[in-house]
Amino acid sequence: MSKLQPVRGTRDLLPDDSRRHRLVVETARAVAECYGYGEIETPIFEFTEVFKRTLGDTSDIVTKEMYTFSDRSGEQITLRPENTAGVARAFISGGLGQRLPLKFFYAGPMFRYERPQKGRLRQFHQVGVELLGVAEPLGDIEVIVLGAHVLEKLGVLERTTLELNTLGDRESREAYRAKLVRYLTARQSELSDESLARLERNPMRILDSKNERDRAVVAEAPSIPESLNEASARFFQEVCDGLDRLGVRYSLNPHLVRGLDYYCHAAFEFTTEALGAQGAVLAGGRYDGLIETMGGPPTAGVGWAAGIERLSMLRDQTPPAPRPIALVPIGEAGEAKALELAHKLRHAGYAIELGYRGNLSKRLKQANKLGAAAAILLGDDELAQGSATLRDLDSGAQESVPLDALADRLARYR
RNA sequence: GCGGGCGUAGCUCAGUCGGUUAGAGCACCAGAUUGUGGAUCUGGGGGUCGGGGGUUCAAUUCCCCUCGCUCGCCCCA
Repeated sequence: MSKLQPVRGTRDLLPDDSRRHRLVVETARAVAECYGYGEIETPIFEFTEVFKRTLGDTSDIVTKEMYTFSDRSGEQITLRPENTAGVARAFISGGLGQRLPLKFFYAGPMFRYERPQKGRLRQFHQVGVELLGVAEPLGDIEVIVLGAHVLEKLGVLERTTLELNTLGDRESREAYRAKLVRYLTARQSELSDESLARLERNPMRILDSKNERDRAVVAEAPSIPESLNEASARFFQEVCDGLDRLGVRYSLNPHLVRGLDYYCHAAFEFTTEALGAQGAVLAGGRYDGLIETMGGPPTAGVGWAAGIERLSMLRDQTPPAPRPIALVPIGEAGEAKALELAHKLRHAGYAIELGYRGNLSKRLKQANKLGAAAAILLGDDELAQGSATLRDLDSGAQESVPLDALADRLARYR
């Protein structure tokens, strides 16, 4: 690496990219607020333990994807690979259990040491929501509907499919898991090497393997829905009914799973064909066991996270840059006056571009490139009458405006 | 972490079956136009041909390594 380049899997967000990102974040935040979710910002790094405990020692994220280091006092620190653990930690350390239910929205960078690909970076960004303290199906419904609402506002809902499944409660889940392991063990000679490894540490994940051989085995495997106990089946039915009533379309996918142990009941994923291998755009589920696992009081939780880069890629237009007003001095006197005038107009809330250098022709040319909506010409002629020439750069129309009336006259360019 | 494809100007890409000063379009800068932008014309700047090593009289071109991008696996947002 001789040329100075960004670290693999990281990107600079130039203003155009930044606006695309911001639109995603602002849209999600605004929708979340309609449901009463307030923004939470947890630190970008936590003690490594926080993620080890929540994600489980066997997950890929923990075993090979974390950015972990020891700081100067020897603490083991990890750059957050996801935000749910941080929120749960904040819940516990802040003693927030008194005020349930709690509804949080978050946005920010996450870090995973993965092989970069389209829609997969080492520093990437997510928005997400967490609903704590609601054990009812209404919680699952609200969170899924909120996700669909965000996608709809972004204009990408019709480019995604909502895949839905349930893992059942703990009892159903454990029973199913045991049944599945028994079945797969009996047919392990037919499984891929990867799935063989998963059979040990994370058997449920074999259900969503892309490998053809695995799929053949999985097709005949016992399915989750038929292994649910009565309470779990009823719970899931209520979630489905709620979505039906609100017209949220979904397709049941009994092979959709979450790898982590604390997940239960609803598991869902909005996926798209448009992004190649990285099809999941917004995904989540219920994690009633999580906070307890971390040493907090038993607390229900449901939530999702969405990839900002992926959402941004699904949208095709870039939000336009704001159009400034160019202030164009002509001659020395104009130059001196322009500095003050720019100051005044900016304080009045206008985006003013001072051209810094060049003659009139140059500066207009530059104003044009910046997409300026109008230009204020300030030369000896204008100064003599205490006015400025206001030129509309779209129509070319010009008018003389007294300097003290300028701020008002510019209102239509705001 | 594994496998495939690709790295030539800021961008999109030609080109070299190994051979003198590596090209185009767009973008950029300047001039035509010292109080009027977008168009046009003229001129100009810009490349360690991703980096390192090897083969050769000679490498941007062939070989190896490496870095990066990309597609798939894996993982997931």
